[in-house]
Amino acid sequence: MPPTPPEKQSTFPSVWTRPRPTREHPALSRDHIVAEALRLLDEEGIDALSMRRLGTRLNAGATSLYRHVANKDELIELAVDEIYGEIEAPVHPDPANWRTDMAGCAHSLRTTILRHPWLASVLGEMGMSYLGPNWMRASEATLNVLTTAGFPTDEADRALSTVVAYVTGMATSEAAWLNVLARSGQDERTMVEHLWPAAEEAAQEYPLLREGYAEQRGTDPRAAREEGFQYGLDRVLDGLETRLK
Amino acid sequence: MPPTPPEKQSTFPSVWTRPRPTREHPALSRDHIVAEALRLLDEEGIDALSMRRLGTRLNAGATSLYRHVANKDELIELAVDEIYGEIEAPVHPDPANWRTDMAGCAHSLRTTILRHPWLASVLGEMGMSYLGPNWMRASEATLNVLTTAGFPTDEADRALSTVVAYVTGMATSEAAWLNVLARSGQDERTMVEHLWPAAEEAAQEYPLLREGYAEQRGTDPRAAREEGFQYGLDRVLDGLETRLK
DNA sequence: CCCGGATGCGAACACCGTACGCTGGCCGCG
DNA sequence: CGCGGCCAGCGTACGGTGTTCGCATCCGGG
Repeated sequence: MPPTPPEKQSTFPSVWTRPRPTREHPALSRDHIVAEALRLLDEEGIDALSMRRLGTRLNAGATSLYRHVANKDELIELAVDEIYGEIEAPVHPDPANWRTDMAGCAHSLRTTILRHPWLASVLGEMGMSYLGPNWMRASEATLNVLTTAGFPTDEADRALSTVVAYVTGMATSEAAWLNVLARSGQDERTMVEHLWPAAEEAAQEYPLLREGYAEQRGTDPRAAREEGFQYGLDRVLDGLETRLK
Repeated sequence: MPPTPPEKQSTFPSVWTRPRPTREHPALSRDHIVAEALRLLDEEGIDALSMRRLGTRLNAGATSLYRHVANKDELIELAVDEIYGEIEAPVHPDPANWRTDMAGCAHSLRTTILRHPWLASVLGEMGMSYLGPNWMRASEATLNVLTTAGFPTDEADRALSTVVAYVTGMATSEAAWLNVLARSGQDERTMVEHLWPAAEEAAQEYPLLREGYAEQRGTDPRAAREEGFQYGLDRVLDGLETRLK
């Protein structure tokens, strides 16, 4: 009888089966951990992220992670700022085109959130880790768009907050919907169709809501989301434009 | 030696110590459960809400709650819509004053969220339970403000979404900050003062951010939040106003 | 070569949400 | 009045969670 293969037999107390303790390829590191956490989050959502699952995915024990990360919360904060690294903002903004520049930042933030819908689940518990390097970089760049457009520095701050609040508010509710969608495993179109009776039932006594629902019936929900976001963004930018006289 | 008091000795197998099974005052009901859950949430935040703790607070076993509520998630959804009942919206809006009416709705939504900061933690996981009766009532009333102001029905929907997105986005980040604050137990003023060095350190390479920070230094943070919200709200309403020509 | 700090990890603790089956009181029907 | 069924409440149990602690082992530097 051949000996059992030496793979993963470390619990069997024999010198011969003891695994060669050569470091697995790259060992464990904070960046490695965050990267794998992101992969897990994107694939299966926030509920799937547990220290144990993350550990096994890294061929490591759950508690080993604590050598590189203080908390699960800290881990998530790191992951979030990593995501913020995807936000694009113009380096040399054009004062004449500040609206399109700002619109670009806003769309970039929105698509970033929608690309990682689990973000919405944690935004409310962290503010948005305003001190992470990637968030600060994006903020500075967007602030630059506003100041070169002519906003005084203190007002540029508030204008940025306004846009960010609108975008995160909108994207958060969209992402929550995407989360529900992902859990149901259905197509957005069919999911809406399935939900329709309940919505109409609930809106029975509310004529304005009912009318709004009825008008949306049959349209592509994804396109409607996109268009709704654009509408609100245009209004916010309109409102800011009035301040530049 | 006197007998042990008959209170809560049901596990001791004696006829004499068995508690009189008279129904405690009101028994258990869904409304009762939701009300107590709200009390717990407001006092100690979202992390403190567990079925076991809620059960003991109601002098009941944890699993008894499941007779009246399907899930912890459903319980939270009920609690959230209960809170939405606090939102105020004018019943007979004045078309000439639609801006102040909308501003009132917006402020009411914001203060509602800030009064229950745990709301921010769950908004991202539920969209916002758009089908709850209280939310629908508030939506209908606010939609009424917009349509009587002159918005066509389909645009009123999008305008409402815009305002709601801005307010929830702003209030969410404020509430997250309040949550951090509550956990630290510190005063907002002193907490800001403590955080300052880290913020300035992090903003080292970002002149615009640094300048913005510097200008805020020493001001009352609560008033600044209030004023920042008002600024953005004014911009959003400005943007909507352009659509009424 | 050896030692000390860094690193991984197994076991343990205190919780969590919830499925299941029992008990005992209540209500309506015979 | 008696009784049978219904159902609220609950004890137990299962499989999971984040995190602490102490031990084993490895690696780099004197």
